[in-house]
Amino acid sequence: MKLFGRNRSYSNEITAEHSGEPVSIAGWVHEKRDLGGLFFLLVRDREGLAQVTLHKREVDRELFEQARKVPRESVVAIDGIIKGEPKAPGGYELLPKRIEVLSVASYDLPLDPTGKVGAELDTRLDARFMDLRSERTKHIFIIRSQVLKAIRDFLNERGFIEINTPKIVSAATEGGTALFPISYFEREAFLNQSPQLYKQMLIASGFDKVFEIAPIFRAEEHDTTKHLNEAMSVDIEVAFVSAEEVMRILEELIAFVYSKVALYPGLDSVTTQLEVPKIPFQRIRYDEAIELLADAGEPIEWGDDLSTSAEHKLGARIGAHYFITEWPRAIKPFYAQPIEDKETTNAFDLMHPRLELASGSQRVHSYELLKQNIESKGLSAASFAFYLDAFRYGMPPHAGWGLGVERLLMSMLGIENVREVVLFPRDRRRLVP
RNA sequence: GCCCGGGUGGUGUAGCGGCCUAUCAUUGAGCCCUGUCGAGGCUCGGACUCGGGUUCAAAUCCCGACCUGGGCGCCA
Repeated sequence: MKLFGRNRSYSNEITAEHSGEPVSIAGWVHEKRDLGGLFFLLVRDREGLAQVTLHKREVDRELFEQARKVPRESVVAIDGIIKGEPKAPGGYELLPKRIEVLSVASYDLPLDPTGKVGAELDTRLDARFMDLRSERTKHIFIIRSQVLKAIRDFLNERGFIEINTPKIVSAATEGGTALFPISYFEREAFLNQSPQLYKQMLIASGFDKVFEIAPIFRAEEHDTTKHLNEAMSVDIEVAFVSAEEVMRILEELIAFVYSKVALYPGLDSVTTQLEVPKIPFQRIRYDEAIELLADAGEPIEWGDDLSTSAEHKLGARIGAHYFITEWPRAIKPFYAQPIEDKETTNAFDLMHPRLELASGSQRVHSYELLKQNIESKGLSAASFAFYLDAFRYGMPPHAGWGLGVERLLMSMLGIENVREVVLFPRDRRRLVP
């Protein structure tokens, strides 16, 4: 096979100025248009489409028939001559010398990559490999890649150290959510719900600014457009700062990511309504939120978490990203720093008008207070010894947050279902592919 | 976990007791066509999730299973 010696060009690298030059392309047969004496083969690669044109009278009968017979979505490598042609899409076409069919596609495609006939999300997820051949889906995942890059660039630029903490953990957990049990040799273990305890332990190490981008696992049987059982979380933890400082990092990061994505050329095929949010984001205290909601006819008892419709009402009222701060102790985890003489904590949630994106807090760094907090939540301090020990030998004050990557993406791109922004989502029902 | 929808050719759909030998689009096969760009025209092929029940008659009504969409709760 000559293939590997070939100098392959992407479809967008070829222009009319190269007219007359030989070129090799490779990709998938996107569409065929048979006009009788004239035949067009549209070949798709990662960067776009190239039109291959065959004049019946001017090419070998064999080559003409080969082009006519190759099934859609087959993989081909084509050698030919570039011809500038104003009538062709992209201003050029390819007059083929040789068509190599590298892989013949079966004709009963599970979905239509040209997008002429729609498909339900479930069908698309079953055939994700093919769904990714469509413009919109492809761009969603390139944007996802760029979002992750932007986050890394941003945090690296600010002196953060990227860490990796274990995803297989023993039972001790911050509580709140259900865990997936797994078999770990002769013991039971669990998939980690978040890197929280480990990233805090790293603060005691002297790595005073850390971040992790990694999966988190939640065994909740929720079955909604906003929840996944395996999600990607961006977590940071910073020493010697307060909640306000990590909130600033968070809003700057969000604005930075939006500004990067806004520049992405393929954005239009996903959304036309991306606007870089203005910072700083509005901060409202939990008790102010409760008051606003009472006015809006959505009474919430002080001390209760906000319901979905309460989140939506507040979001509609504010109409932009905002922080809710100073949450009651009872609904925040043991590591959230209580505010002296109050029933509240220095914890915050970052909200998008449609959904919650992140939550964080000033952390408890006193060993005694932390131990007391763990016990008052009904947990056993003994099983947290590995974590608590890090607070006994010099733990600086610190703060941090966790941000859901999928929620950031869906809210940024105006996508309704979180499964759309995960290649192979894991939810209550879906374990395959 | 609770509540409400839905499963019809490969894909997306219409039909919701007899007029169904099941609609339309797209895909596929074949034919016509030398500038298509959601090409066009003609011909053909291809489907009622499964099991039980009601009825003279079931894609259509009822029950169960499986799959699935949405809302709420929980949760991030």
